[in-house]
Amino acid sequence: MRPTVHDIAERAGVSLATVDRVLNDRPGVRGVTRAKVEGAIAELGYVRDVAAANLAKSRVYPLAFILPEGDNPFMRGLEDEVRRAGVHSMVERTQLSVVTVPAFDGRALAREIDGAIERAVAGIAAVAVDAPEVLAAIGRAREAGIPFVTLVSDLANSGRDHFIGVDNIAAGRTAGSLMGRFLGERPGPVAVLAGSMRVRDHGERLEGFLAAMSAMPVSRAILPVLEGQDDPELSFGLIAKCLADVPDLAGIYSLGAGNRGLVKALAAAGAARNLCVIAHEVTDETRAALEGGLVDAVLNQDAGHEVRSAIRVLRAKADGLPVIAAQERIRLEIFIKDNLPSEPGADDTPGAAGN
Amino acid sequence: MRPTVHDIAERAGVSLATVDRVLNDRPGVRGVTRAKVEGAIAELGYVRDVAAANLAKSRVYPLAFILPEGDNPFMRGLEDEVRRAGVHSMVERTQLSVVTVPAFDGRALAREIDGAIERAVAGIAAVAVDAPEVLAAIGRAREAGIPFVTLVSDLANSGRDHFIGVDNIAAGRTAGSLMGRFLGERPGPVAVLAGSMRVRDHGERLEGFLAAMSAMPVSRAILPVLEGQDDPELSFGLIAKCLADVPDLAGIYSLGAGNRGLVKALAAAGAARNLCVIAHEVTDETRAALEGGLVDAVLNQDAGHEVRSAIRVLRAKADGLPVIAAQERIRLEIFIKDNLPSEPGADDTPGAAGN
DNA sequence: CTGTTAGCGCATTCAC
DNA sequence: GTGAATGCGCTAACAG
Repeated sequence: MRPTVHDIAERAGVSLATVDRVLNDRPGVRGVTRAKVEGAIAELGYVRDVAAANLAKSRVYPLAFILPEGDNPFMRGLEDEVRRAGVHSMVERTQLSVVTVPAFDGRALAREIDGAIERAVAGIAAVAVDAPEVLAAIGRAREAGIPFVTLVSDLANSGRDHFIGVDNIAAGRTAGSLMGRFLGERPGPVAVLAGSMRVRDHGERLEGFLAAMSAMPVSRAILPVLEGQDDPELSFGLIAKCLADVPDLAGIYSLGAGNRGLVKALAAAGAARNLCVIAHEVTDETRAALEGGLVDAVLNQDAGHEVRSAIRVLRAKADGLPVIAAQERIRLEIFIKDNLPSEPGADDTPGAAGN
Repeated sequence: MRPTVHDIAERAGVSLATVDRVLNDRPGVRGVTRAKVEGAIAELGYVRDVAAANLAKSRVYPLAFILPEGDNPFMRGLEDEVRRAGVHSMVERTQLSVVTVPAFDGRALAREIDGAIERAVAGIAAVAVDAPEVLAAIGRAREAGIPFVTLVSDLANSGRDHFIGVDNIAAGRTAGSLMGRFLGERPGPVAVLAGSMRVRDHGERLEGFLAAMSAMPVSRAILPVLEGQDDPELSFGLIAKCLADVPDLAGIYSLGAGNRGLVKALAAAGAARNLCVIAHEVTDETRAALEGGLVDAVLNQDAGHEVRSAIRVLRAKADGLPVIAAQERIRLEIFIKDNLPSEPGADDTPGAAGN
């Protein structure tokens, strides 16, 4: 049997309450007493039973997720994952709420952050927009002692506690590397479809992509970036025009969320245009395109992992516990037709302890 | 506040004990009473607090992991992950033990399985070897009511409760697909290095690989499979000879654990031989080879995920709970130089619930 | 068949 | 400063 607070109390010759004070380093313990208790803790190799502790606390942690609204499938997937996590969340004494705000709207995001602060949540996770209002709001959250994590798109200089998402520069490099290898000696320029260069993650992906492409043995022209605002119509138009204008186009890298328009344009062009296409995020559209051969590879960040990581990090911060960085790193997944997981399907489900 | 057993008891007009009996469907409850309780449970939308339940049970689950011994880096990594999980295991009231047996030795494995049965463990996870003794031993475990999962390599007809590992046919297909695309029009045959065709996973990978290669637009010769018994020396010799004998060799698929020998041979051959090389499992060697450009892609199954999944499944079976299949699916990861995670690094850490 | 009682390991009043 | 008592949500004897 592993040691409990009782064992410590006995061994140190004090009461439970005192042991508890030392464990949670609360005031009201003499130095000598504290030392005795700490000695006992060390000798017995005590580790707190988190489950029991939480049970006793019966504290509940309301966490707020703020996501961009609209039909961006990845974001909707993230939202689904939050709700899914919500089902199991009571087990972990967390209470998840999701609010959506207009995409790319710094002011709206800031407003929601303030709203969450108002509601005295125990933590906030948000997809950051690069705007001064957001920086200020995050600052207010921090002043209020509310842990804040950025999700998917970071805002490093905001003082957020943690960023949960992939290394987007590496993601771009990976895309460039795969594109280069898949194309081989085949000639022709490559097009890049982005949402908006005003979002960090898109900019970083582009940066990595360009670096990897230029490091390839075969040098290749990269056409000016097409900004589709992650809008299906707009993206469709841009890609369709590009396909028409550039007959020898060899490949397309879609680094944003404009995949519905992209796929539509590709389908319209037909199989005659044998392009190498790489996109981001596994969604219904990209999955179908991958299976249908319209897209060659999809880079993905697992929304489920991200949500659960956000919850863990937020709870850890709320409890003043350390975050195991290695454990919270979100991997960049590569999918091709052959390793695509069959269903939407969830993933690990640590709750208390974890996969 | 979410409903508790007390609420159910009150609502159904019965005592806690009766509620508990219904919840854990134990005998000794009249049909009518049971119905009343179940009604209350449904109306209240009750969900059991697993943490509290485990606390009350204070039952401990000794789980046995049986792994092949030797210097197979992947297996040693698996072992590390079990030990790592062991640290957090007390939290989950599981007690992990690892024993190693000679690789490919069915009799030894069977003996250890019997040993675990003897020790009355609550569950067994083992890397299956395809031998009649093993089948029989698994049968005895099942008769003893001990849950059994196969790890990494399956034995579907054994009656094991669950298989935890990747779809190896899909893995082979993925390798073939990548190999085909990376090589493009480039001529030359491809070699395959396996451990032994007597192991299921190796056989399945080969099958998938051949299928994918033959589906490629460019048809390409596949040399007879080299069986290196996952032994560094032997593998080195086979690959070195192959490199010498086949001057126009275009690629190598290493589907087993003979990567140390493979890499050594590749290094010896020098950069002059510009081959496309695809291997399995991220280990120190394959990681270095990937970074050094000797290997182009590495397919991986996350040992940490597998171990945690095994623990979850075994515990669920031990408690007679259902297993959420989708959640326990192990993904096949693709790594190239650009998306290789920086460090060994763990992963999710569900304990109770999950990443 | 059903109810009472006593913990599991910990946190938290409220006295001393 | 320190200790005793109570309860979190659930399970498990042991009585009826």
